[in-house]
Amino acid sequence: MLKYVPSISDEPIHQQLSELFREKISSGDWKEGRPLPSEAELCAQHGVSRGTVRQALASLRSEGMVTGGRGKPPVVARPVPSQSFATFMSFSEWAHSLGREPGQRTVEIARRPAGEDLAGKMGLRPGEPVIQVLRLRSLDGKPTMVERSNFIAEVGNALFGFDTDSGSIFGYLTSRGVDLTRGRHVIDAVGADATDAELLGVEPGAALLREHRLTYAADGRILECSDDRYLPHLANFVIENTRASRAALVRVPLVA
Amino acid sequence: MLKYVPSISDEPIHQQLSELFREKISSGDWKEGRPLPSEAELCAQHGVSRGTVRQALASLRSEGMVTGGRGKPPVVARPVPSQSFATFMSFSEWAHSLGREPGQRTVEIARRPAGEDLAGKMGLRPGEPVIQVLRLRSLDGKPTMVERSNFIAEVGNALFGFDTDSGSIFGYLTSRGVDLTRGRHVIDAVGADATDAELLGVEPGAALLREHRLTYAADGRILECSDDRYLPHLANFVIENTRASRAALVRVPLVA
DNA sequence: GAACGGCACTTGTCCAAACAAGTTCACCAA
DNA sequence: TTGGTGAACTTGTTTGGACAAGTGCCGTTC
Repeated sequence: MLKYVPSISDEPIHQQLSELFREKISSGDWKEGRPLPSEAELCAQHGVSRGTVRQALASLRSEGMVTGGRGKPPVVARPVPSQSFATFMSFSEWAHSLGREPGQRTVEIARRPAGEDLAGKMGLRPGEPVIQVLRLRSLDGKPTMVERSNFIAEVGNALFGFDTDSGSIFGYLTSRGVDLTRGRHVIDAVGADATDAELLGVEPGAALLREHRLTYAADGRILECSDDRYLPHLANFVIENTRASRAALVRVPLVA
Repeated sequence: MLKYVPSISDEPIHQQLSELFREKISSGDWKEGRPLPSEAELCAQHGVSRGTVRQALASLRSEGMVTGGRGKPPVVARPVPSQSFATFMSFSEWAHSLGREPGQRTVEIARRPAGEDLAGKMGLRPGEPVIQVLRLRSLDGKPTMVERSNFIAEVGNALFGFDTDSGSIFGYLTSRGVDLTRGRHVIDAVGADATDAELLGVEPGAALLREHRLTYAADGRILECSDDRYLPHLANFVIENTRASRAALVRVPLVA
């Protein structure tokens, strides 16, 4: 009965519905393996046509949260691992979505000319200035990840007016109207260097899980390039894969 | 003009269309960044209604191959990284899809009672037998990955009649009618143990990229549990992420 | 030349209807 | 009791129509 008022939100109905359904599943209101209400019932409950309900369900289906076939009622597949853009891009958002407390200690923030390597990755000319931020991130006070971010000057300059110890850079930039729209994440493993080792409290050379990220604006420009190194016993990445749906994740080889 | 005959296939039209569109993109007929024909044109070309065309496009959209907005014509996004089930589940399939030559050397194949740890992961009673296979996998002759697979007895027994040095276990099992339908992959980092170090030719403790996999049958039973360790400079994992589409990949915390 | 307004076109959203194809279940007959 | 038949219901597919909202372009006006 909640959110049955003609919806203050101006989002399209099918989107509101799919969010509602997602909640019902993750809250356990609709249990895994159990069939969910028939399309006709959902139509009646929300006062919309069948097309709209199907549009909402299609969204869940494409994520694998719901399966079903002709004649058979749709059933909740599994509480699917899937994360929104913000949750996946921002350590703080991620922590909050888990009910954990994110923490950060800024080790360094600096403006430097980009080295050849970095410039190549970010599509800059060598020597163009970038803003580098080095932070130690924690979950519930426990050191978890070393974050090395490089921002292009236009974006990074705004950071000097921001207390990087206070929270999410992603959130701050978004609130300032920076339009981060796409991320490309490369996941591999790396041995801890001296800095990593000291910050995370491990031996130099210890295996760390690295997420190398490029963040793009809507127009395709690269805004950020980061190198996050996780303690592998504190966080890792999970993906599910079925014969029916292609996985967005890809395993790539590195040398020709 | 190909496949314009009323379609011998009994697949639904929207599915045929989305396959056709996928081909047009991967063949370069529709080029990256270029707008594709308007919905009205596509309707006329294929003699179907707009709803059907939109249904076909929605499929590409959900994979990120196509973007677009109100008023704007839909444009071909980047050739999206996405892999079929077989390519992601099988090292051999993966290598072939890249035009590389997969190799394997079987170090050990054995039947053992499952330890408490493994039994828990696979949903077996401790002591139930599992078939363990330890192989060194290579790309174009270069050692790349150490593969430790554990199969439940029912599936694994078939392997004693298979030359595990000859190629893909996944392919062999599929051809025997074993219905692998779902995989759950956990990605983290781990230091090389003595075996890894010797096989891959690195120092013990060197950082390796680990893919821990559970493979499920259609009925939900766990058929296989594997631990694959890659040289991080030879292979890694990539995922893309946009504000519009949720990522199937998830970053998970490990301790409460 | 630059700014503005309006028109044609395109996609997004929503509805209504009809049929096909599969599932479930009650009922009846052997 | 068992087996089969069929009706009722469910989801999948496809069509058609209508309106809203955004883009791009052309021509007018300043």
